[in-house]
Amino acid sequence: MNAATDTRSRIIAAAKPRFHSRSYANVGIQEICESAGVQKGSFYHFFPSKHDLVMAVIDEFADEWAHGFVAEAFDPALPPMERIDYLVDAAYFWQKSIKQIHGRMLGCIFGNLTLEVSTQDDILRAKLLAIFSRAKTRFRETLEEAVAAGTIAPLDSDLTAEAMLAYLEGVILLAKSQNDPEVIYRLGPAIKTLRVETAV
Amino acid sequence: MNAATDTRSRIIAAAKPRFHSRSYANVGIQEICESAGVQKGSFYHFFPSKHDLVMAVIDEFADEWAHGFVAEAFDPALPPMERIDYLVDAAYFWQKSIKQIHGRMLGCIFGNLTLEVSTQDDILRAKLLAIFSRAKTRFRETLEEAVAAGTIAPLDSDLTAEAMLAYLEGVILLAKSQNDPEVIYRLGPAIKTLRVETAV
DNA sequence: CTTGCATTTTACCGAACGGTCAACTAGCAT
DNA sequence: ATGCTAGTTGACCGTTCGGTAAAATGCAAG
Repeated sequence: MNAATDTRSRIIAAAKPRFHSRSYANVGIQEICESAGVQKGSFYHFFPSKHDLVMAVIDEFADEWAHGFVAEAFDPALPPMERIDYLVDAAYFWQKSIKQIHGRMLGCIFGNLTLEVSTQDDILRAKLLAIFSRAKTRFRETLEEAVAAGTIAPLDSDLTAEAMLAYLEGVILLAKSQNDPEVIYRLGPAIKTLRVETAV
Repeated sequence: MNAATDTRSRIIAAAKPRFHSRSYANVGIQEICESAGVQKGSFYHFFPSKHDLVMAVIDEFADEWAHGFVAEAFDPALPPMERIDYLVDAAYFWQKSIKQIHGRMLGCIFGNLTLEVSTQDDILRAKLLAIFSRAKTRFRETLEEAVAAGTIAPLDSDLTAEAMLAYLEGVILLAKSQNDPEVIYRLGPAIKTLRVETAV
């Protein structure tokens, strides 16, 4: 880890929790720089603009998830439908631990940013959409496997996957509005009752 | 409508579409004043702070919904489960017409604001929560009526109502991420497949 | 030893931010 | 007519915003 990459990653590390716990517009470059112990000129050496910083932050969050809870949840060794339970549980425990540390439920950074910036920045919207799209694929593959195994009745796996993702985001939104991760615990399991029939 | 209330409502009228289409932090008092043809000093005569303005804006949106689509959808003359269809349809058509006019899907102002500000302003969060809470009650009463009529099997009406609200918000979020109201059309109807069993 | 490049520092830009204030105006009740 | 008050005006506050530019520094290859 040379000095350059260290500075860059210190900036990202300072920005991550701030964008997550507040909002894109509410966090300034100056604050990030102070927290990272970096001068503003240095910041703009690594990031052409605030927009580019948040892109990098999104990438880091996405990687973190993809290699953490998501990889655990969508473990092929697990029975398909249990993977979905696992993912919902992971969301619950993650939000719960954040609340214990931070005092507040912060919700899903992708959902947060989507609602805040997607009318103002199509590049950001596309990036967030791609993340949702990948998540949907994981759900779809899981559902297809479950159908193939006879665990669940045939359904429109693509639409049902999208519905499940929507539900998960909605549950996290409601939980955030109550500042209470237990909402995820109560409502989460109903995700498996969602179903879109295959068109005839 | 005397001059005073006219100024006040012009401010709110200018603020509404801006908070809806962008975000709380991204819309400034100055811009609102210019658009409303009002001086800043006048603004602060009616609203002690930006926070108070957005509270009033939320109230207006809530009233608009309560007396518009929501009143139509939860019409006691309609069979219970059709009311839920109606509400989802209303959300779809509303977002669609916004997109036709504005070029973008703006989503649900309550969901948008919840994710943006609820970690930073507990009063705003409480207000938004109260709106969600009222919506949930409408869903719950509808479900209870459907159960009483034998239209659907018994279930935990409170939790299922909350799940349906979460799903609706999630669907609108995903639709916004795709800037495409058709997502609501495709995913919306699956709301009726959601169900939380009553605890034994 | 020098050249060249990546990085960092520092000072600065104009614009916008939310909010304040004192003076002024208009309408209405006494 | 006078006094009170709600409303309005426009100038102003300090701060922060995202972003820039130039000079200084460190370091490695030729």
